[in-house]
Amino acid sequence: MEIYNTLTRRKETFQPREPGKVYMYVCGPTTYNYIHLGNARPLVFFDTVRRYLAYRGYDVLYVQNFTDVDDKIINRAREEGEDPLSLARKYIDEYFKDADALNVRRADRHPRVSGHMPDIVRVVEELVQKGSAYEVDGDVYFEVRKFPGYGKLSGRSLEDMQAGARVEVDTRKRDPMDFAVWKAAKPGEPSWDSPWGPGRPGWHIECSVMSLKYLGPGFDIHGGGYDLIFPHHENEIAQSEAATGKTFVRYWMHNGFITVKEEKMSKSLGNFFLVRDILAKFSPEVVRFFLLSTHYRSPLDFDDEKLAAAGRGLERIKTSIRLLTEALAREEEMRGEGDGEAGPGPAEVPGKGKEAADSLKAALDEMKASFESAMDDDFNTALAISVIFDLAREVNSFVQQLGAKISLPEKEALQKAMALFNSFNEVTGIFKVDPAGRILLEDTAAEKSGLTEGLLSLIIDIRQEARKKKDWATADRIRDGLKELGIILEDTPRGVRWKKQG
RNA sequence: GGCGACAUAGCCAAGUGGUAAGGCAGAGGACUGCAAAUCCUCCAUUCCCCGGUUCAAAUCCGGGUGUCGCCUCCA
Repeated sequence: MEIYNTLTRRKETFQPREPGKVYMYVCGPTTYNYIHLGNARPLVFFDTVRRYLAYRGYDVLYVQNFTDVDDKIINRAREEGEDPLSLARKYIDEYFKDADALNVRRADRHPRVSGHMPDIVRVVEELVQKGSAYEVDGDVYFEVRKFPGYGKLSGRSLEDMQAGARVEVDTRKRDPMDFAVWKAAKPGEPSWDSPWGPGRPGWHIECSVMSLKYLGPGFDIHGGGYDLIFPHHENEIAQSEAATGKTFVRYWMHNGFITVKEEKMSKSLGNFFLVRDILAKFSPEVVRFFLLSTHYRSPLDFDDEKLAAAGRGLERIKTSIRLLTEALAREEEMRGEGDGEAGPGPAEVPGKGKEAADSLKAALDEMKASFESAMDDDFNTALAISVIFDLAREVNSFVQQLGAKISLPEKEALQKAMALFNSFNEVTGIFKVDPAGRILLEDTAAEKSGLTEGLLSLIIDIRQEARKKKDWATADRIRDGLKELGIILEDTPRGVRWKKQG
């Protein structure tokens, strides 16, 4: 398995610190607002990484933090006249609503800055003791000149950065690039006691402290968006390695941006779209599918039309799963009849369709291998998804040539195909699943029962009677009318199928 | 100014030396009362431009053009 490591700028063979185990940390949001699509990309992508590692048999310990103490939160809280910590807590709750909708599994741990003050103070003290950081008026700064490797992740030198620095220089700092690991509290700000007086952690230090605490030095994967490479992750490395004297992280992974009209989607540009607003227009499956349909390191341009096109593609996959489910259900029914009334069961026509079934099974094995090799190559989800389309085509073809009776080899092939859909889905997480890991399409569960189902089957019966009488006007009127209401009817040789529109 | 990424059909997008995956849209055919769904076929002699290396390049090298990003809070 190969992973592109930002630190070395090339793909490397993945070798975890401990055989069979993966320790990973992904930077979570600063919780002062609902998350936008740009936040959702790393969320969904790294969730997929984690799923794939688990699929590959690794025991994964996954940590994602919440930065709940921060300038932006304090400012926002001030604007709204609310307590900063309770504001942060509120957006953490909202975060989980969006993440759950996108089928993002909970991390093993979701540590918060506010719950780790003693740990943070301890590390800052250590940095000061070791001479890597110094105190000025209650602030503590990390001294970048003391860390020889500074700039190794982002590929820049201190000299380069100073040339173009457009930050106002704080003259109390020994070097303009020195950054705060602890900030003295200003009046009215939330603060915690420390040897340097009341204050709070600087940005960056929380991730070092919490990742080291739960994963230990030299953990395997640290992920986040490209814009975190500098300064956030660069500074994390400096602090962590200065404090521990050990390599901080083995593989650094960074996802590309979501853009809008080719421009980065960001809070400061104001061109962001909240996940919940998008979910009001598109299903979470489509959003997740869309996010995974481009390689994670490439930029991904967002607009409604592109999401809609992704939705049409996903519909193809859903149709295939429906066709498969139907065929399997038909076989089940048939078997029930066979047992009861000595009708022909599948076992009585064992040779039928064997050739097609065998060839499907062989194709399934190949597709499984292709899917895995795509994911092994730096998590190429775009390629992996193309394999899902191949699977859909093979399945559709096979289901279409099935006769009225389904033989044993055919049944096995169908089951094997369904198992493959399920296992691809276990990795991509596009569809929600039942406790047994089977894919749930929206219309296979709740929607197909109760009143709606009853009404529709009544209407469909009436339409079938009209069709029998060749009363096409009535039949078409019903079909067109239902379409207006978002219900699609499909007449098939084995009866009528309905589904909700896209 | 420094550093970096990207440029593949109408659109989205994979492919990093061996002769252009996949999806959306579109065209034709099969099936259908008509549709829908599905299947089959077609849809880039060519991968931003110009040079070079090579038996062979979308893929490597040099130059150019364009777009984007980081260097400041940001996923």
